[in-house]
Amino acid sequence: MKIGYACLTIGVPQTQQKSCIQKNATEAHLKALIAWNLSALEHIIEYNIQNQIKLFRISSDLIPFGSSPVNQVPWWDAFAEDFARIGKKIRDAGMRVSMHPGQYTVINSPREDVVSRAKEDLRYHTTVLDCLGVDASHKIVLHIGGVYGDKALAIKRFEEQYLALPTQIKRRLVIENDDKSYGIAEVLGIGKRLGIPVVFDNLHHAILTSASDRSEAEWIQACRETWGTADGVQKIHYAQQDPMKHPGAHAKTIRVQEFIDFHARIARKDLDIMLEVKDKNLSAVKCILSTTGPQNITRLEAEWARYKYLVLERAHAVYAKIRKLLKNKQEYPVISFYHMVELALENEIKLGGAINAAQHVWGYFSAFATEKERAGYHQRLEKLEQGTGTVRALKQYLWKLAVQYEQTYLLQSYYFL
DNA sequence: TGACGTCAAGATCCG
DNA sequence: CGGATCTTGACGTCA
Repeated sequence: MKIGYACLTIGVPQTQQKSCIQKNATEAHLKALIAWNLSALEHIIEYNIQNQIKLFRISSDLIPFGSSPVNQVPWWDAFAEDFARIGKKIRDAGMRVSMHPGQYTVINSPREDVVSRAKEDLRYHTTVLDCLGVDASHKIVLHIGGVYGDKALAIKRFEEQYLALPTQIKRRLVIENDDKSYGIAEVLGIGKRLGIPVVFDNLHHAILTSASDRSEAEWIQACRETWGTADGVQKIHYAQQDPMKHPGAHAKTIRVQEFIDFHARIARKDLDIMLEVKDKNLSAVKCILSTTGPQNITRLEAEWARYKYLVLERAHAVYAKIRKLLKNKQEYPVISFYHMVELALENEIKLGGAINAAQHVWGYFSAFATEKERAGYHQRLEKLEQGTGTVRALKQYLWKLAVQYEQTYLLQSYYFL
């Protein structure tokens, strides 16, 4: 089972994607952006390898205006070496990558211009994966599209447009249920008729439940039959609801116990799970460590190193509890650990906690900081205490020092995010 | 015509 | 002038 995340990372240096608006999309600028984004992708892939993350969705923004006539750069040719090098790293690591054109790529529209742009977009996504030299198990995920007042007709248009696509595209295409129009029963029907693998999305399904009493596990089992040998193992999307937001909004982080329960309900373990969640790679690491059986506790200690000041500033009691939890080096209390971190992060930052955490972080510099830096730190700390400064300003100052003095322990801390 | 979702670019404000 | 914060862009569908 591979567990992964979508498009971008949190807290990993040199992985930021860049873009531009249409009026600034000159050839030179586009080339520079593409070079930058490929380099960012390579850093993401390397991060994934280091963290044993073997599933990743590549951002559609990799090539700005990749499917638009605005971009005339022959990027597949000009950057062939970069693609090949990155692709080799992906293959050598046994990583599975995918892409997801999103809600604005619609091949069943009655509007011809919309459809032709959608086809261009699919072609673009296909070219990216082809350039990487990855096989047909590296997929492009698509929704069915709109309804236009006549669902049967809209489905018929989807099927016709799909069949007319080049084989090169079809071999990578998979379809997913959405939360507005096409439930899993309908998508599965289309997938079976046309031989398209179906991705089950649990949160979309929870919002748009079909007229059926089948359980999640049963739907997943049913979707499984649509995945052939060349398609690789079945893939699903997993998301949790943000309790504070409208239905369908992705949670900030994957709540570990809820995920474990879901994981236990799935009959088969030979499937891949793409997480859709705000904290991206953080939840991917969490879910991987939580489901791969006992490991050396150093993995948890490394996680704790990243989370600890974040926990400290929000909940000192939880901080103390986690320290105690990780004392016994023979055990691997992964679920308790993440559960406690989640509890802590539900709290607001209070003044005392913010000051306490900042003082801990300052401890990395206090021995050798210059007088000026000392004054800078104390000034921001006092302003925070008096209510005229912000936690953000104080943290930012500490971050600057961490970068300047190359404090790697701090540089990888989630405290600064 | 605006909401929807997503992210960074671009624009503007502030000290 | 730099950094913080607000607005726009790019896409298609639907009310």
